[in-house]
Amino acid sequence: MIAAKDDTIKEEILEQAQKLFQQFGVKKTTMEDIARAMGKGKSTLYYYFCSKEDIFDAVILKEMEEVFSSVSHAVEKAGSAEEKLKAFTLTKIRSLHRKANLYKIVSGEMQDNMRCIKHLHTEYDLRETRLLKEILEFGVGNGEFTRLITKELDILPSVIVSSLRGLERDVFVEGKYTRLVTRMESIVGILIRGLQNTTHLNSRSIANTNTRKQII
Amino acid sequence: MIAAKDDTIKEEILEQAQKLFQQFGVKKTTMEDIARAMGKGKSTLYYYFCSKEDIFDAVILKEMEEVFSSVSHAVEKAGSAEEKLKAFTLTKIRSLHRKANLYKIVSGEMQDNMRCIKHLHTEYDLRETRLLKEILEFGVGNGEFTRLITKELDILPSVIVSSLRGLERDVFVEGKYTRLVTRMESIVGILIRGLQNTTHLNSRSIANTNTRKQII
DNA sequence: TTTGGACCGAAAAACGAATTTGGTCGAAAA
DNA sequence: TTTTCGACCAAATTCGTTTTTCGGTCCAAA
Repeated sequence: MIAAKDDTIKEEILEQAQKLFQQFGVKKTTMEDIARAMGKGKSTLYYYFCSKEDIFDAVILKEMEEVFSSVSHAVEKAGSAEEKLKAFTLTKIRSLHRKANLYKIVSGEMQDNMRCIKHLHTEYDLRETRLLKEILEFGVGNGEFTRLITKELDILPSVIVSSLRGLERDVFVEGKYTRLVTRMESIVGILIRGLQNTTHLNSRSIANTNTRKQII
Repeated sequence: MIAAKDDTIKEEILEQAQKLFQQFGVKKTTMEDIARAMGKGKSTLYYYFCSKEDIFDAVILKEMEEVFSSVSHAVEKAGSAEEKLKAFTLTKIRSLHRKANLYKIVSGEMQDNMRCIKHLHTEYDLRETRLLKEILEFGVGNGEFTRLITKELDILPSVIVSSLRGLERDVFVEGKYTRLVTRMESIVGILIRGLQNTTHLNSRSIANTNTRKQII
């Protein structure tokens, strides 16, 4: 019960801090701003949190919690694994997009840092996308890949490029390069299975497994 | 012939600039540094390039060219579309990794910017990875997804999370949120096809297409 | 056609003073 | 005991000013 009241005030603090962070950015909001926003003294904040970074972390954690719980909820609601997977990705994107709108000052500052190489980056992405498209076209013409992707051939290459960039990021922010090769092989394996021509796939997989009776 | 000599010197300039950028970072290397490095006067640089940003762009472009050409070369050498796709991803990762080592001062500075939320980020990734693993396990137990991924169930979820982050990034750096939903659906569609239980897949795809004769 | 030295203006570094801000402490209020 | 607050401190930040640096230009010389 005692802890309950504590938590109420803690949440109040986080709420106010969140609002201020969104409005003015993290750096520009002072502890006094937060304290003033809830009509309390500054040092009161330190009764509930031990540092500003603590508050910041808690706010971010709360935001993440909201994203995750909405994703989690959407996944639970979905019936099939396929729908779960779709729910997972789409819900997260939507949720993130909403957050990005709230923190548009912050995301604006983030863009400023990247601005210098953006034009080169997008140009490179274009080349890469073209190459990837050629590979996919080659695969389709080859009979290796399914013709089902033909209509997606304008969108799929750039999507794959974006996805791979997520993996490439791991090379830089973490030292997990050694694992990355196997990680890469793992996802590319699934990707290829997804692209493969079903008939082509079957002729192999039927030979390796005994599921023929289910097929016919 | 005249242009040839021009290009030689231009390349020499880029080479020296590249070295200095790697060693000291872009901001810390001055035009005089570059000029001194090749025993010429500063204004000579402006005979060949019209600004420092021009040189910077050219160096980056050169680096990208190296990455792309090695990727492109590896793709060409590969025979099948599958091998091409694998060559594409792995070669790029290796190439980027090498570059990251050269520019470790630069990549070090980049990490400093992200450091503040890294610990929260990795924690969130963990939760997301777990949820994704549950989905995959559900799909396997369900019969929706192939049992082939059972042994990759420790690595695949985190890989998918990393990949999706690449797509999420597009929400922030570019305004292409509206497209993103269809983009997302596109890649998830392929992914699901790749995960699907072949027998399950066949019973549907055979019904929709008339490729039965090829199967048998 | 190239190169280098002198030069310019804007941007950035240097720097010390003034102010702000994160954080602490003990007393007082509840 | 639990919670709040004002006073206080040290470190960081800001500010205003001066100085230096650096990107870029110009012109003469090679």
